[in-house]
Amino acid sequence: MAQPGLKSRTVAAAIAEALRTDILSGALASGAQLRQDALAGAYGVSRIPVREALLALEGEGLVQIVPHKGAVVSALSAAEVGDVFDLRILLEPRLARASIPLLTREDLAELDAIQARFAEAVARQDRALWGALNAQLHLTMYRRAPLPRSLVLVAGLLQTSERYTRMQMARAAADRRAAAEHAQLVALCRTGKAEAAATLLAAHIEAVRADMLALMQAAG
Amino acid sequence: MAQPGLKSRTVAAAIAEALRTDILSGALASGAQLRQDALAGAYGVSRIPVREALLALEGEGLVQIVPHKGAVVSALSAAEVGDVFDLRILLEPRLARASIPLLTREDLAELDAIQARFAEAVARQDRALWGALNAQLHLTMYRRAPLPRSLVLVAGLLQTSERYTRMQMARAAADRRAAAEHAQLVALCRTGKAEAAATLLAAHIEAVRADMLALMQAAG
DNA sequence: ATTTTGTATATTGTATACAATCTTGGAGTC
DNA sequence: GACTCCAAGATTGTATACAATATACAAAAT
Repeated sequence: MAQPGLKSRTVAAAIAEALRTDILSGALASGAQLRQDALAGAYGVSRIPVREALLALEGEGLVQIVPHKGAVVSALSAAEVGDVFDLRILLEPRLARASIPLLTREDLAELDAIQARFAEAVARQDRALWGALNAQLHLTMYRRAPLPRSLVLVAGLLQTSERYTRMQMARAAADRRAAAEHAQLVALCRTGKAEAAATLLAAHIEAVRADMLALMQAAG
Repeated sequence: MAQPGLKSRTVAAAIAEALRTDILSGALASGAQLRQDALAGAYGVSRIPVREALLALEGEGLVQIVPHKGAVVSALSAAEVGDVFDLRILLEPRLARASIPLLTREDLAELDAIQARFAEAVARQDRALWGALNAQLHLTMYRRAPLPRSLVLVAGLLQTSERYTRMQMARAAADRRAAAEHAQLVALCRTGKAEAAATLLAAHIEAVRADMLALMQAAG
């Protein structure tokens, strides 16, 4: 998700990356106030790069900035979570169909690698890693689709999902099924069965969505 | 598109609004370099709010920022334009179905007003206004859909379209048809025929898309 | 007691100043 | 002539300082 080799080219980007990680991992909960001075102090920088990081995160929808009031980690309503998954069901199979026939040998190798690390993360119950790898796997599958805007939008949807799949992964049953489906998806990519992959994908996302909403219902 | 009653609550927001208008109207062409100092001088402010405005616009996809190199008005490839219209065809009918049954009397009155101003703009060949009103009309139709993320995404797609519909409107034939279709859409909204509106909408966007791509082919 | 109002404090927004990075042009080398 | 290298200028990135706005709490008024 973050290509800039672990140390960013700019302080603002580094702060943004750190905050993004903390929000996606849940270390910063929805509704948390993000004080510029506090963040600047914590990272040992001035408020300027902090402000720019917050601006960038607002663009990604991770925080909400109210003029003269400050930044807050954005919260999603149940309606929005449902909408996000509906959109994924609408858009991801389309990307799969457009991309899978164009995947290279290198892409397939990368998918294998991600899938392996994914399975490992599932086994170790490492939920933070799980979310990142899940998004990475999906995006790598779609990488070759000549649909640049769709890719950007789906990347955003996956990032939003990432914040919520963490709770979902509390369920041992669900994570096992997800891992199995991912393995099937990679196999279908390898054999070039784009249509079958698209169909499975829709079912896959639908299953995650159902789990998620049930869990949100239960947990409030 | 810009609720903040014409004078923004913050300098950065005002700069962003001004730049956005210039980009959407074509006053700032794709690929144009945006120098912080020059903008700061032109607006009589320091570079800080200019930087923050650019950050915001990057989040909207209107400019692209390269670290230590600066901001450039983003250009769209033919592939991306096609993708944007495909996405609109995919998403807008869905929003229409979800929203139209929930439209209030006030919403319908607003649609009438926008439609009237729209027809006027078409008659006067005012293309800058045309684009803004087109986006406003569509978004007002979808306003009541309980699909917050979809609304955000479609707003972005409409904004992108806005930059390109301006050239399309050079064609007298196309703009007349668009105006007529808009009138039909508003009528269908009033009578609550959501399904018919969704169908017409798909055809409407498809027609605009075809015109657009033909024009891009011709103009390069 | 409730509301209002004012003031002190906290927090964000912007300007100025400085540091880091990139670009440009020419001198020198092969 | 093409290339490398280096220095000066241009441009962006960040820190510090100040201004504007919002928040919290106490005093005053009804």
